[in-house]
Amino acid sequence: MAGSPDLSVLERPAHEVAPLLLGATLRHGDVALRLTEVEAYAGPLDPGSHAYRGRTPRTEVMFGPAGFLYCYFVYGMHVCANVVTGPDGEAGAVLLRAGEVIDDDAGHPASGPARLCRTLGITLEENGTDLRSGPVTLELADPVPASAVSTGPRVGLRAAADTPWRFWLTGEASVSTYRPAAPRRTRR
DNA sequence: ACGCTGATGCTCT
DNA sequence: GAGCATCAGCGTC
Repeated sequence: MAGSPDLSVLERPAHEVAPLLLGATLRHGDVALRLTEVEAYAGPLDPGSHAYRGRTPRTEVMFGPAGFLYCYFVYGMHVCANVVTGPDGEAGAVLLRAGEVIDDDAGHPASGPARLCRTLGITLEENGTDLRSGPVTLELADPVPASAVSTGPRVGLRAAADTPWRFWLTGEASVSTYRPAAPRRTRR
């Protein structure tokens, strides 16, 4: 039966896939969480995307087929994870920004993409792995009504700050408050 | 309550 | 060598 879940819906553009991931379940080992906040990143035409500068060793996974995990290192100490979207050969990904741990009485929040990865134990070793077979798996949920989804600009970008490709479940405690791009540290 | 800053290392130029 | 899809801690109001 559900040996290999159908993730073909991920083959659509990232900004269409993103809201469909809200409410989905992401598992790694014994930890599972329900996604509450995501952001869409497109290909070389999106100035906010890692793929903006074209295909590089790091972004290789983003250009591959949908349904794989794209992990990257940022700010020296953090890992963030994306779900690759779009057809093979076109870059696209949805950044997983926040979730709520399930099978946990406290409903422990995992707020922020780096904290989400730390909660699930996702590292660079999981980069490029298949979300159908694991070790990290994605189980889609029934689409949530559009009225339950809020949108806004993506967090922490210096470019394309006007593109409202951040999606979250309205009122979720695990969703972080919006933070514009960090002003570049004044050099001296 | 909110805003600014440093820490830390991988990635691309 | 510069920049970064971040976070936590400290300062100020």
